[in-house]
Formats: sequence, structure tokens, C-alpha cells
Amino acid sequence: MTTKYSSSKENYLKAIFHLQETSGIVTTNDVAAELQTRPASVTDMLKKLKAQKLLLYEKYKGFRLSNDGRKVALQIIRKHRLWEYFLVEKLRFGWDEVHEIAEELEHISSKKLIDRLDEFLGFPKTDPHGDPIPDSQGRWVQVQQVPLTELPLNTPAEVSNITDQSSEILELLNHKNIALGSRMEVKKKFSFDNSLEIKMRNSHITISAELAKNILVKKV
Amino acid sequence: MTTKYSSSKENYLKAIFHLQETSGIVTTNDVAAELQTRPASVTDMLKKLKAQKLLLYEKYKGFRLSNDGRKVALQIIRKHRLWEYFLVEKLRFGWDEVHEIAEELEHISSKKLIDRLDEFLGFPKTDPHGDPIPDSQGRWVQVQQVPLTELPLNTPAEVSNITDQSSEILELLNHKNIALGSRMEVKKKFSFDNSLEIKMRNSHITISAELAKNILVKKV
DNA sequence: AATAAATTTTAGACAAACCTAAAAAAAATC
DNA sequence: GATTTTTTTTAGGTTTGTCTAAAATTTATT
Repeated sequence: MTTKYSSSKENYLKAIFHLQETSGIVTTNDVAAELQTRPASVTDMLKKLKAQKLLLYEKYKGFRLSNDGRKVALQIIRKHRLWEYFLVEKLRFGWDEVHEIAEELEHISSKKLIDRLDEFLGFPKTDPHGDPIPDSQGRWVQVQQVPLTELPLNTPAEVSNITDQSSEILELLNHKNIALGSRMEVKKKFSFDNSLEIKMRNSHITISAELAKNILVKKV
Repeated sequence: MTTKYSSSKENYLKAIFHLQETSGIVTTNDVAAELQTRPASVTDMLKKLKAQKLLLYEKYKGFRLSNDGRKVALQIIRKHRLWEYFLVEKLRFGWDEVHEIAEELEHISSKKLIDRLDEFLGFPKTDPHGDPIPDSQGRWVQVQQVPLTELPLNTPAEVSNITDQSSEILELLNHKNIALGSRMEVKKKFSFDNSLEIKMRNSHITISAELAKNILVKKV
């Protein structure tokens, strides 16, 4: 019953899902920007996705994924994140190197492959950036997380996600000894530049507003 | 320096390499049969491969891989066989289930990925069918092997390759307790049906001519 | 060597996924 | 509410890889 879709279609579904989750509403221009393509190409594809009942779409009126489209998108995200986990945990890749490779691997079609991989990896709950991995039924747990900028003072929390995935942010985080799971507390907020003073296990450090925005934490 | 080629081009290079190795000479019709496509489509692709200097080709005169084409083909074979090994050894797939999945995985482009995978697997020399895995330079060892039908009487040998990759042959081999590495000796050949009497570790068994043709052995 | 058969190539089409330029519709601004 | 701007869609074209049918070439047969 698992129909096969082209890599291109899968990329559209994933992009639409992603935009839907973050911004709520999705536009043709947004999708074009996300996929580095042209609005005209997006319209072409929207029609095809509608014809396959993966998308609810009325021209000029907007669009959103159908239930089926959502299911397909979640399976691609599952594959992407499991492969990222594999690359980092088993093949010792850096955090910042895995995205592109996973963009290719996520289109491998075998369901059995991905379920076996999941098992081999010990059914991980999140990928190396802290993003949740949907299970084989497409279910996932969205943890209650906030940007470090919004964490109240003196509240113990744990790093659960890094929004930016560049190697530049990785360099900085490594330098400051911050990783997924690191415990921290905000001790002071400076209104001049919105920088934060952070208490970590054995040290106090300063974090810029720019960096803090990209660190999501959950209270512990 | 590693140029990217389409999956389709890679499949042609692999097919031509394969035919070149087994039959010596390759024809348009052979390639069409191997790839389940039409001769006209093959001719189209031969021109493109020639334009990219992957193939030495003169129309109506035949063709063969250039050095570059050979290198590309070997890298795809390397990827295919490493993934097969991974699927069988790490994800517990059966021997007969892995080919199709590896057909997809072999087109993932990252060289670093495949070299890391090789390392993770412990630099295996052969895939689960006994076919040699080229190293990252494209070097490979072709073991001296013959079909069981051509092994002289009373000569100790070891199963090194199974030519056929179907699940039917696997079923039969499992039943007879034959696997890669099994030791055997041919004790008698029956000219009536060309069947063989084989001595194994603790038993004597009979093998049909049809099966024996598909079992390659190396002398020990 | 002439003819028949098989193989290979060309010519012209098609589908998927993209593009540019222009038209249509919706949203923003005066 | 009319006009300008932005967004979205259509129309028509390109590339890659495929196809069928017909033509060119080679090989086999008499």
C-alpha cells in the first residue's frame, strides 16, 4: 500500500509540512523560497499533488496537506532523522555534515529498511539536533521547549534542540561546551544587548542574544 | 573532483562494466536486455556517455568503457556491495532481500559516507554473495574461482561465490547446509544427469548440475 | 556476390520537472 | 473605491531519459 513518489514530490511534501508547522499558513512563494525554485514550478507541482490527493488546493485560495500528504511527509522526516542519527552515532559524522547526505538517503523507499534501521539504532526519540523522530505509524512527541531567550531566570533547564544547523554555530557551541542535554540556568539578562549570563555545571558563561535564540531548552 | 552522474547513467556504466567482465564484448542489445530497456534508448545514452568521455564508442562499431568510465563503474559496485554487506550483517536482512535496496543506495553520492561505512563494517573484502568489494581506489582482488562443475575430483575447495541471487537458490542452499566458506570435495560425477556427489564436513550429498553451475569455489 | 535477417541508429514524440515572460487575481495603498 | 503592487497562475519552452517506427548498417545465408 506504500505508493512510491518521486524525490521531487517528496521534497515538496516535506517543505509544505515544515512551513505548515512553523508558520501555520503556507504560500506559493514560501515553498519556492524553501526549495530554491520558482513560484511557477511550485504551482505546477501543487496541481500534481492535488491530483494525487496529497494536497487540498484551490487556485489563488491557498493550500494545505491532506491527511495522506501529512502521512507521507512524516515518513520522509522519519527517514531523514533516523539517517542523521545513524551518520552521527554510528559513522562518527559531525553534526553539521549530515544534513545534505540525509537529504539523499531520505528518498530510499524500502519501509522494511527504515524499520530495521530504527531497531538497529535502538529506537531513538530525537535526531542529533534534538528534533523528534516520528515512529513507524507517524506518531511523534513534540517536547515542550522554549528558546533560551524566553526561559525565566533561575529555572533549571536542559538543551533540547539547536535550531540553526550550520557548522558556524556548532563551532561556537563546541567552544562553549554546550551540547544537547547540557544543563543550564539563566542567571541574568542584560537589556543593553540582550545577552545572557548562564550558569552551567561548573562555570558561568555569557551567551549572545543571537545564539540564545537558536538554543531551545526544556525545563527539568 | 568527484563529478556527479544521474542514477540512470550510473546504471548504464555498471551494466556495461558487468557485461564487459563476463562476456568480454558488449552490444547494444545486451545492454538493453540487462537494463530492461530498448536498444534505441541505449544508443541515446551511449552518445551521452561518449560526450562525457566515459565510453569509447564509434557507431555501428561497438563500445567499451574508458578508464574514467571504468573507475566510475567500480565505485558504484563498491557502494552496492558495501550496502549489501551492511544490510545483511548489521540489519539482519536475508541474502535474497538486499539487492533491490542496494540498487537504490548505490546512487547516494557522498564519498565520505561510503568510506566511513567501509570503516564501520571493518573493511570487508567480499559482499554477502562472495563478490569482491573494490577499495576506495577501485582496486579489487579477483579470487581464483571455478564453478563446482569444473572442480577436479577429490580436490578440497571452499565455496567463494553464489552466482544466482534468487531466494529459490537460497532456500535450497540453506536446506543442504551450504554457505559461503563451506568446505567441500567432489567425490563422483554422474554423466547421466551431470549430478555430483559431494563430500562435506560430516556428510555426503548430491548436487544437481543446475545448482553446481551456480556455486563457485576456490581451491584450498 | 546478392539477398535476407538481425542489429543498430535516427527521427520524431512524450512525461516529469524545471524555466521565463506574460496574464490573472488578490492584497495593499492612496 | 480606484489604482498600484504583489502574488499566483498560465502559456510556451528546455532538458533528461524514455518510447515507437523507420532507416541505415552489418552479419548471415544462400
